[in-house]
Amino acid sequence: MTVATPVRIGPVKAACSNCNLRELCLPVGLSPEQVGQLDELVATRRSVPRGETLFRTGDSFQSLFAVRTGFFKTCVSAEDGRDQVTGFQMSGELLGLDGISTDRHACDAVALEDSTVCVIPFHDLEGLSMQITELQRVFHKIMSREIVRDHGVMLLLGSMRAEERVAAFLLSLTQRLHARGFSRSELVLRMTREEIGSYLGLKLETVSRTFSRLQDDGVLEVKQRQIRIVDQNALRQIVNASTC
Amino acid sequence: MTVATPVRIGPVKAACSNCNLRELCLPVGLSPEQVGQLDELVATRRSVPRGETLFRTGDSFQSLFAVRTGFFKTCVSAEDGRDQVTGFQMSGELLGLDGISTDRHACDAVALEDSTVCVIPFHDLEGLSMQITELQRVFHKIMSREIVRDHGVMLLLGSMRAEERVAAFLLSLTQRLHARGFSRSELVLRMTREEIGSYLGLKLETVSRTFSRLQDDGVLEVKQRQIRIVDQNALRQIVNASTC
DNA sequence: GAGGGGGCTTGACCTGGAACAAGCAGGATC
DNA sequence: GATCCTGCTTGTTCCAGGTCAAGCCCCCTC
Repeated sequence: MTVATPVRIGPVKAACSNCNLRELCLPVGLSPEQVGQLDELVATRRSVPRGETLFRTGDSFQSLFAVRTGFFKTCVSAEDGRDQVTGFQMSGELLGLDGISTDRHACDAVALEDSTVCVIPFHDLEGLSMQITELQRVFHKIMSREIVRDHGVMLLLGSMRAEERVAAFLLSLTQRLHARGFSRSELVLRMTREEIGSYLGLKLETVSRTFSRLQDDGVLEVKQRQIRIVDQNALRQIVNASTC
Repeated sequence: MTVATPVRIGPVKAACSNCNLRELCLPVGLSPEQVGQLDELVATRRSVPRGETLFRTGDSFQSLFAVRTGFFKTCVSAEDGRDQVTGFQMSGELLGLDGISTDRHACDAVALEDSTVCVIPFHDLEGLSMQITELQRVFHKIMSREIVRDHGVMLLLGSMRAEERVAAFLLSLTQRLHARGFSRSELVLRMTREEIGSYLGLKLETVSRTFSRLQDDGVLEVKQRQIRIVDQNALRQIVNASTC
């Protein structure tokens, strides 16, 4: 229950106005003047080196964080130490929504590579969203989208087989990366097999075997964390295959 | 993509002010005057007979619904028809948060017994929450709580064994029922074994067998859908048992 | 109270993924 | 270039839970 104190790069002035993520992040759909108001609120950035936590379960909740650069995972843990990766976050995505409910964070957020985040004091965000209808709306949509995403993961965990889970995971990752200007067919995994396994409810060996099998079948090329999707349609078919 | 049109009992005047759920529902923590303002917004109720849907995936999203009486399940489905129960909702809980993100509902909500809901036009709720700080705060907390709950289910689906899942399910159900004045040790399941199984990522036979085993072990008494928890501590231990 | 049907239980068998184990690869450190 | 270490792959074995099948219970309808 320590307060997170990652390395800061000083209160660097953030500015949504000239951030190239403004089409993916909180400012989406706001007018230039409104984005200007956001600028005043999102005043600081924080740098989180690879492996460090941005916040931990039990930390007091003050702010949301928008990933600016880098890559995060969030995980929850049971009393007995087992833990579960609940998501991977990339640039433009918000971290910390879990903390609103009890004013304490309910998961750990860990940087999987050197990252920077914009700090969004939540109290101020609530204040500003009482003045800017569109901001309130965007924020509600973001929270709702997280709920819908979680339901999708529940579907995956509750009813898909290992190969389907891995295929769905790769498709979702590449789709999100593509929205950020990356290739639709090549990606570099930022997380270990074990983290993928935790997210997908599989053991790391199963993830590894599944990658190997998909490679043998000519669907993927896997070289460590470099993945090339050779046959995207095959991946899609695997996900939809209702062999039941 | 039909618009949901369940049986209505006419625009019955709802009133949060004298609803006995106001400590569990949206009005939690609001002053009497503020609850009065909510009354104007939450103008109608709707009756949903057992087995009918309140809304379906793809329906246009207009309103949130607060369960007044009865019991619901929500489920998402993959293209291939497989579906996954994502939650069970009882009195005082909100339905429809998934719809905010795209203005279309992203799941089906089905009444598991004859139920009534209060209709909360979302546009109006957003409007009012720009005037009442506390309402905005309560609403954000409710959405966040749903996210935290979903993460808990992901932990359950991703890393627990059948017996642990069933034990966790029963504990969570009784705890919520207890908050509504029901017994902590006796409950009547509103859902089938198959629906429980879908929620927990198990087959109905496994749910049934697990109930039987827990009964043999003296932890539960199971008589169809009547469940009595004989040894709550044993249930807790099953959930926490880190046999890994 | 006969008949039917949905939901539940139980048994027998099978299998996908877990567990365990061994070895490999690539990057960091010296 | 040797070493270590972490992460990855691959083989083997095992078992929890899935699958299939049969029968029961309870409620509903006629």
